[in-house]
Amino acid sequence: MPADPANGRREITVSDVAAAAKVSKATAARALGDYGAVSEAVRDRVRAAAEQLGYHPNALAKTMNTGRSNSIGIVVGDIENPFFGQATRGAADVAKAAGFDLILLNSDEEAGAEENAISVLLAKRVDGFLVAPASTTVPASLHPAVESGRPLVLFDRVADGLDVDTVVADNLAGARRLTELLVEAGHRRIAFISTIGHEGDYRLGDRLGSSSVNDRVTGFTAVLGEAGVPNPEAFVRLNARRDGVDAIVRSLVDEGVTAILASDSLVAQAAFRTLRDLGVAIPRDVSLVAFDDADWTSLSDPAITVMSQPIHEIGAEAARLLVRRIAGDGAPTEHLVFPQVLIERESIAPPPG
Amino acid sequence: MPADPANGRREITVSDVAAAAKVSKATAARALGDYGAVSEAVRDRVRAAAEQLGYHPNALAKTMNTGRSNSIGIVVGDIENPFFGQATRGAADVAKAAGFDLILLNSDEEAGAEENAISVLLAKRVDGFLVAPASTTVPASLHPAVESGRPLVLFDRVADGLDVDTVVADNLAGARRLTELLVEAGHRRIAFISTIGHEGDYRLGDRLGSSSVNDRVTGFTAVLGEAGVPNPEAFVRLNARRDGVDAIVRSLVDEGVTAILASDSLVAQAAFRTLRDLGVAIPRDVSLVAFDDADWTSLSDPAITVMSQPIHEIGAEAARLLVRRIAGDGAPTEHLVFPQVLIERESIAPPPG
DNA sequence: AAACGCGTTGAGACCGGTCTCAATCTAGGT
DNA sequence: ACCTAGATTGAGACCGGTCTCAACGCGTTT
Repeated sequence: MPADPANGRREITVSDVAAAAKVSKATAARALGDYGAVSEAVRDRVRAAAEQLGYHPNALAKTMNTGRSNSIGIVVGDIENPFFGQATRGAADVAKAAGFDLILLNSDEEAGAEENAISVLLAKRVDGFLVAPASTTVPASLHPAVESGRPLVLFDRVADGLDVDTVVADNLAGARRLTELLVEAGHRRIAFISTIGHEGDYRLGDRLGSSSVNDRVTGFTAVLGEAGVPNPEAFVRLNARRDGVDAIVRSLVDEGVTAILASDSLVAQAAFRTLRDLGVAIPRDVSLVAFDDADWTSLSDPAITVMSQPIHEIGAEAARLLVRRIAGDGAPTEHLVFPQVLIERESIAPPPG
Repeated sequence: MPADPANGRREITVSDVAAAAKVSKATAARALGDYGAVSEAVRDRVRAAAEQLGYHPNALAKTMNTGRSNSIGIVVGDIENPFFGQATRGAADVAKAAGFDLILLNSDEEAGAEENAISVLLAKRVDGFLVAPASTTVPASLHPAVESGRPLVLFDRVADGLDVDTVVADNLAGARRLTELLVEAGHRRIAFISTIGHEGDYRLGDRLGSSSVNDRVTGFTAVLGEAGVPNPEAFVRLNARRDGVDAIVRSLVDEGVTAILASDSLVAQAAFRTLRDLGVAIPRDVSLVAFDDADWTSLSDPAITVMSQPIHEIGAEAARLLVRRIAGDGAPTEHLVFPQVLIERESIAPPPG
């Protein structure tokens, strides 16, 4: 006896209800599924029987012949990361309102896991995909998704060579503004730190795995260059996950860097701790700015100046777009870019000396 | 043509592969599904055909006759809340390792939404449920889940009158310890703040909607009572969501309260901000302690003394238990209680004056 | 050489719904 | 009273897998 959750009981099916209501299976299904034409009397009788038997429709069987599962798959780097928590919530609310549920998978920013996630979602026949792609430059793991013909919307980062909708923040402008602030305060030796992985030293023009970080680095080096700082690329420190933010910050301090731009709030947090442990005062000795208005940034001493992103809205808008595509909107691919907003606090000061 | 994602292409099925490999559908299914007996030659031939055609198994069809969906439903209050983010991640990792995926639903701590979520999960035929119940005292929304016969594991809170596994932290002991610390520092006028809803003033013995908060309040009032503080229940402030933490803290300060115990890190955060805005110094004027080692609590000035819970582990253990139940473990119901650990920082001082 | 056993294979039922199509019923038109 | 359009209803195919069961091929036993 399949479809049996290990315990004795069998699930009640349309046939059971039909028998109880003394109508055909087809009629019962119509009454229950609210489609086709059924007389009011019969419909009530069937509904009553269903209620009485404790009938719960099997959405899977429905999916089998409608081809729609009413679920969308969402692949995030790590749901524990507040950024993804917020984006997921935004997406979940929109999805729910449109009658969809979320199947959540973590990629740990790793292509293999991402491909795996896509494959699982494909097998579960989700109606669409919401993905924060692990790699902008090598989006091979996403191919099965686009080939499936089911809509895919990327959020937080774009992917090269994929004609799909994207929803991101304006990281280039945000990075420029943040760097300008530092430069205007008089800084010349400013470092950019990100956990993104990269082979060898960063050189101008290198494409990074995350389009967001890529844009941030681009904005950062551009402003530095315009300010006449030679070799701005030398101040870009990647691979912070592998090398450790702590170690990077320590060497930065040794090298006499006077300001740090953290690519995300987690990096900023680690940097903040290290500077504090080192007895380096923010902003007197070193200025610190970051992306994302994480809660701690307004509570710490000093409070951190940040570039805030409408994270919740990015997730929600991505879901809105996806839902529209699922509904059959064949409009040209969209690339939404949300503005970031600067929140000035107390972590910037002129360089010491 | 059903099962078609709106675009032209039809999905490749076992039958297609069978035809291409010139074997029966049954044999192809065996080769692909890795069950039954198939000669090596045929298996390779079928696999090659599948590969060539781009066959992707339909997990739903499989679920239909095995009765197992390999997905588990998780219902949290709000995935945006770091607590649930962490617990969900813990659960996701365990689930993934066991071959399950997560269907995520937010309940917003509201019974109606919770019931709805359960119903969706029931329809999707999840193999089991992971729920942080919105209400301890009125767990009616969970009944359909237990009646379905599919295993249900509660985490973070228990539910009255439900014989199901639960995984929670030792909130009673944690609250006692935190309160003792305050009492030992000399405080007598200590307030407890929680967002939990409650009709009218709190009276000793009242059951609160969340078992966690209930235990915390119980521990809190008990220690206060043992310290000889009259009417400890008068210091319990609930409904902070409705009334606003800010307003509550202001009136508390007016009333001359010298210490605050925040039931969670979100409340603590709001209280911290209000005290700062009021110019009330922590801990000189008012001491502040809270549950959960949220990241900001170690970064703020002063850093907050907290009672830390193994959140990640709570989620993971709940998932482990659930997976075991799904596998058919019929052992008696388990009620796991994780110890909380105190992290002493700088937010406690003797009361002023 | 007949009988037996085991590994393979194919045919077709089944899971629980949806949907097509034909049969039946009803009411309105003349 | 007779015909017909429209509303209801039932029978059965179908979605894409799994699984039972019978049939088949072939080496080994006696």
